[in-house]
Amino acid sequence: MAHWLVKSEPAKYSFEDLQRDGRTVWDGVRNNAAALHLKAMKVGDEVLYYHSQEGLAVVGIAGVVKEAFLDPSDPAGRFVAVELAAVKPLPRPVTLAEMKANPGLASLEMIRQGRLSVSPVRAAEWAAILKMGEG
DNA sequence: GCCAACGTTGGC
DNA sequence: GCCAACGTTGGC
Repeated sequence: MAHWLVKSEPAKYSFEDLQRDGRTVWDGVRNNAAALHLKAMKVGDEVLYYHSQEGLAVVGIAGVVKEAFLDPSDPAGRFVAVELAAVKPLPRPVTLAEMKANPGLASLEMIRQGRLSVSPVRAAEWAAILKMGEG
């Protein structure tokens, strides 16, 4: 099972919104690198949910419930979407500053390439972030 | 609000 | 096919 991180501006769609909705279509990705990661997602993969612009922290865990399909919001039919479901909030948000300060996360893809909206997370990185998010 | 990073577009 | 110009994202 693979692990991922997705970014969302909470003003547009927050983790609380995902919890309320239960699941959602993760569409609107218009970046080839991010789209490749979407295509690689499998049902059951787990996803860190990061709030960009406001919050700047990983706030919860989501799960992949539907694998890549053509993004209905892309008229050109070039990009794909998946469906994500809320799993649980982290007991404590893990901020970007904390992640940057952790040497074990130096190679985290979302730190190395800040603009990437969907990125892979290695098993050790996943474990480290969850540990930081314990109460 | 500014700026860095990076992807995309378009002229040649 | 190269590369400058431009647009977007996202942290600060």
